[in-house]
Amino acid sequence: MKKNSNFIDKLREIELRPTKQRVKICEILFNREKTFHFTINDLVKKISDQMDEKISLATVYNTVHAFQKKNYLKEIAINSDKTYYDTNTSVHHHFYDEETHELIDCNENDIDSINLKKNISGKKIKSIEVLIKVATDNQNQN
Amino acid sequence: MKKNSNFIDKLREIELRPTKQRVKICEILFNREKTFHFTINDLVKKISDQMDEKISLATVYNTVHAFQKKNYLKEIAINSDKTYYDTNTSVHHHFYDEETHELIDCNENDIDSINLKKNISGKKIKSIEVLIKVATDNQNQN
DNA sequence: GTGTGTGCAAAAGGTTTGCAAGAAA
DNA sequence: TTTCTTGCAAACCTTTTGCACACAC
Repeated sequence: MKKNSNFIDKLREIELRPTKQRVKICEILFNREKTFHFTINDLVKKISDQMDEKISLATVYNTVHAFQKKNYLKEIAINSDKTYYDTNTSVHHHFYDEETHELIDCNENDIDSINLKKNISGKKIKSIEVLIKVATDNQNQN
Repeated sequence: MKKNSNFIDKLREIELRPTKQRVKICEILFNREKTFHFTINDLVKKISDQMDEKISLATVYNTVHAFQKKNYLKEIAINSDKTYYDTNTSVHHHFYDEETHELIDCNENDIDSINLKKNISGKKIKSIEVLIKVATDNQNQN
């Protein structure tokens, strides 16, 4: 469990002013054992659960985008109407439950590293993401 | 090059009434050599390029969703504000150019098959998708 | 004080919905 | 004639934007 002062230091480190709102959002995102997969809406709900005053929606978006730019959060590729973020910024892959819309980390030992033999000329690889969609065993695929 | 009558048959096969609009959309989507990666907006533009009368936006959405349900189109997982579709419904992977927002098929010989050692209990794997994000060689990653 | 960050409300952009009119079976 | 499909406009939802005020340094 990190203390708030750690988040203040961390925010200074990544050159973001440690405002009350940003520190609170850090607490919610990073004061946890497991990594956190979330949408903006999830985060807003957590904030209103844990806080008396609320944080403006625009500020939540601003903060998440700022954290993403500083590599403090990672956006995950899913075909969903909402954007999903992950507090784990390292290279790793995901299961996506199509029924519960839940994301689950794929243990790096459970998948062989992706071996790409040919790249597109003149382009540099920015990331390789694997998404494993799952659903209940006895369900039809659409 | 398929003829329209083929599309009429194909639509009947997948239990969709071969309406004028659906046949036209089939022509645009499937009368091509390479597979087609597109957003609804791309498709609407192609339609207005090739047609005098237009097809209502709601109908385009309806048709694309119907085709997707019948496994005649596939949705691709990307973190974009728009939904991307692919006329190639087989298992294959993609490059995504972050600058041009273009999708390119990854040749199946250019990537080793994904070997998943452990699945989530009680769940069935519906699909495994790999997305390789690329950008110009000398660009910063954000 | 200067430059950043926040909050609000409005707007934007993609997608969905309800319903009446039209076409296919 | 019954059922499915289309088209339109309104609604919806997520995300972005502009601007005044407040806060961090």
